[in-house]
Amino acid sequence: MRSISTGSDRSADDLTARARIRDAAVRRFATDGLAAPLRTIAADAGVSPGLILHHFGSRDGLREECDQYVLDEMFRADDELLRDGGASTAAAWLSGLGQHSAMVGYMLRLLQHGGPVLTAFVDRMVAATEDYLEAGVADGSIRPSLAPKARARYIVESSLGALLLRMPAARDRLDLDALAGLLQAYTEEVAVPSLELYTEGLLVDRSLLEAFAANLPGEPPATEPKEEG
Amino acid sequence: MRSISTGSDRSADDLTARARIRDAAVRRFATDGLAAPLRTIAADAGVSPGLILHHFGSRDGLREECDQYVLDEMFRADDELLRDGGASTAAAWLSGLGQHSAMVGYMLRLLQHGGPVLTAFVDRMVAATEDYLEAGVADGSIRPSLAPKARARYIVESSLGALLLRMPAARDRLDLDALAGLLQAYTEEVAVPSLELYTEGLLVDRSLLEAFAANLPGEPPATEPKEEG
DNA sequence: TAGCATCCTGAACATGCGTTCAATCTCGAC
DNA sequence: GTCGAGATTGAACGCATGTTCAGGATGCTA
Repeated sequence: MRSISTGSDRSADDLTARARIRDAAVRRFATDGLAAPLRTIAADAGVSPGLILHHFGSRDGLREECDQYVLDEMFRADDELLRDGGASTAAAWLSGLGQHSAMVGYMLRLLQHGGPVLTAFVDRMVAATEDYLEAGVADGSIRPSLAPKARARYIVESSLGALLLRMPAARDRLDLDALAGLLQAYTEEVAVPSLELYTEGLLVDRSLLEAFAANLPGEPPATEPKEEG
Repeated sequence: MRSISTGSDRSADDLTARARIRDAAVRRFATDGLAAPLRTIAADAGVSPGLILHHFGSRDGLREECDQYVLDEMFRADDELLRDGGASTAAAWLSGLGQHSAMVGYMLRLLQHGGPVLTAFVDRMVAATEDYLEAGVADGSIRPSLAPKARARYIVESSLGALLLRMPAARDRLDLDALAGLLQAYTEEVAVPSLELYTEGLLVDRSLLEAFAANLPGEPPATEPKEEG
């Protein structure tokens, strides 16, 4: 029984202490960073520090539970991402989760902290974007690429990285109530330059691209984009 | 007497203890992260922990000195960046500083740590890139933009952010000896997809861009942003 | 040589952390 | 009602950290 999708029926007493600790941890890790003390989380959840260890074994155990929980929720929203397209809408997708600001903030913390969990998340987004781009190429809405996999990865890492770099002042403390507005403002600011870049490009001359493309090893791209002259 | 540009005559005894501490701190902060203990730095520099406080007042004092020192060196290399162009060569520029791997690593740590120092650095790179793009537009090598400032910022933040996101496993410990190779490999991997994107774009149809561009406030581009209703 | 400012040491202190643990509470099973 | 297992507490421990401090070493000036 893990229906979290509603998110409104959590009166903080209906939840088990274990779930209350998990929720408080996600929120506190998001606001104060992944190094937030267990005592603070315990106070937020209204329990003693010892209870956290009783339920999760250790600090790392709590962190792993939070990682798993947040990533599960994020992957659930991943399907919607696929419909929108992974390119410049990565931030928009995050922004759409206004009611899950704590988990979005936690995800941002994960983004700047790095580690295997983040790598898995990025890889999954890359794979989804690659599928999306491949479908776009098939129906003619997206230009074919010499290196579809590398392109998908570059687009995802650019989008996520640019977003991450926009949270510099938010390092010490991240205001979750203001997060949705910040992301909204960011997507609006970035919409035109990113779409411009994705539509018109930047360089007039093709020589630089062709010079580098000549060095490519002769690997056939993806499924069957058999492009010849 | 602050000639550091050579960087080869540092036999660790020619330097004052203060400079030795600063160098050890930059290196240790780069490898172990900005939370590295003072005792470790003291051991690296071959001094006692108390001496660090004697010279720098506090841990924050040492951090500020390292920030200033590294940024000064980075800005000195900024001129060369201007000749190469700020677009996709941000990583290449970092990679070129192979002999300054400690400062590059420190810069990466700053990138993931955020804060006012990083904001100033990014702003400066944005301004330099904007100038570069403007010159390119003038001589016809770069396509004009509806929002030159926003485009410059987006390009810089995308490039730096994508680079930052590629150091996930290097979070716990950053191998400075392998850093130059990693950056080199990264630029090679990213060259084709980024040049492809910058040359050909991604989207076939212009309608999405035009829809968003229509919402732009009627401000004339660049030189004379005298926006009125 | 004497004096003195500066460099430098290393032990000690205060703090905050994750964690342990013995004791207490809660509550359903019998 | 009794019992017992799990939930929960809060004090205490051990450790690592930044910082302080009293004193020793060093080297320049007179």
